[in-house]
This record gives sequence, C-alpha cells and structure tokens, in this order.
Amino acid sequence: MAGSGRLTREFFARDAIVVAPELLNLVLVGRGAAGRIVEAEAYGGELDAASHAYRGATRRNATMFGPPGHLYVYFTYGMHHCANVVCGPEGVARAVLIRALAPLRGLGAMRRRRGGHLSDVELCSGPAKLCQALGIDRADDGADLVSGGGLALVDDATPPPADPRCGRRVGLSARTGEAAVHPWRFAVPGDPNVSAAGWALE
DNA sequence: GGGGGGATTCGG
DNA sequence: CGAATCCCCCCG
Repeated sequence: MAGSGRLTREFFARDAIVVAPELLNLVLVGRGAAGRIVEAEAYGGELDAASHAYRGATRRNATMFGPPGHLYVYFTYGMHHCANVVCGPEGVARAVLIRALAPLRGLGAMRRRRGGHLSDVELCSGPAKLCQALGIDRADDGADLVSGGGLALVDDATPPPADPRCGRRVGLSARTGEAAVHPWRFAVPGDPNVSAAGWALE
C-alpha cells in the first residue's frame, strides 16, 4: 500500500472512469466528521449525455472544468445537494459523484445535521444524505480536497476492493439514452451503506 | 422574461 | 407514487 494521508493532484488528474473505483475506501473528512467512500459514479463530461457538462461549460458546472482534486457541488430538486470529485486535467470536465459513505467519526454531528433519530446506515447512504450529514452545500463548490482546510479526501491505508461491484448509474432519465447503460457505478461489495437496487447491467 | 426538468429523499 | 421547491438552461 502507498502510505496514508493526502492524495496528490496527479491522482485526480486521470479520467473519472479510472479514478472512480480507486475512490472506494478513501475517507472524506471535514466539519467534525468523517466517512469512508463506499459508492461512487463516474461522469464523462462532453462525451456523456448524463453529465452536467455534456453541453459545455456554464456557470453551474464551471468547477468541473477547473483543476482536478476539487469538489463540484450542485443543488437539485429544489432541496438537495450532491458532491463530486473533479477529475481529469484542467479544462476537461470529468467528475465522480460520491453516492454513499460509511460513517467513521462524528456520527453525533452527522445525526444532528440530518435531523431525527436515524440509524447509522441512514446517515450517509445516498448522495444528498451524505452532503447533509457533512454540512456540504453550494458554498463548498470548488473546495480543494488536496490542500484545502475545510474538507479533505485522505488515504488511511485501506486499499480499494480488489473486486468492486460495478453496475449502471442511478437516476438517469430516459432522455440520456444509451449513456444510461454504461457500467460506471462502483461500490464496496457487501457494505450496508450501499443501496441494493439498480445494479442491473442489461 | 418565462417554463420545464433535474446525478433525490421522505412520507402517505 | 407524489410532493417538496430552487437553480439553471433553453427558447422566444
């Protein structure tokens, strides 16, 4: 294994489809809490009808076109935030959506931000849930995960699974056409924070 | 300047 | 299964 600590900018500068399975088991730290990434999806920019960057740069997706290793946060359905790790070289819009975390530390803070009396698995088992649990919103769009202060992505020497679960991405509308069939969703096999549904490859 | 849709979640 | 409920994008 390659030691522990912060990751390099070069780690994120590769294509999202390469980085996505390697994000599994890395730890997202911040806001008095931490969670291990157990589910992630790659998005392929202008080549991918399901990507926010499919039709080029806009104010909303600008962070995806910036340098790798930053966080692209977007607001959706009028009430939810989702967080992506920007990949690829600067100017190339690639990203990996973080879909689930295994809570590691600060479960009290997570539970307070999520509200209600939730089980551990209910805290971060979804892309909008984990943002709420860590207090991530649009103000965090562009945050630097490599050298920033508030949020960081670190390697705690837990390697990614040798046999990650792979399947279709979640929640894509029929309009995205064949982009929906790509097996660009990855997860840690057997982790209870990963939803069981939607893994069909055909 | 207006309307439709969205990488979701939760409750009925 | 529909509501919640905002931002962005496209079209006129």
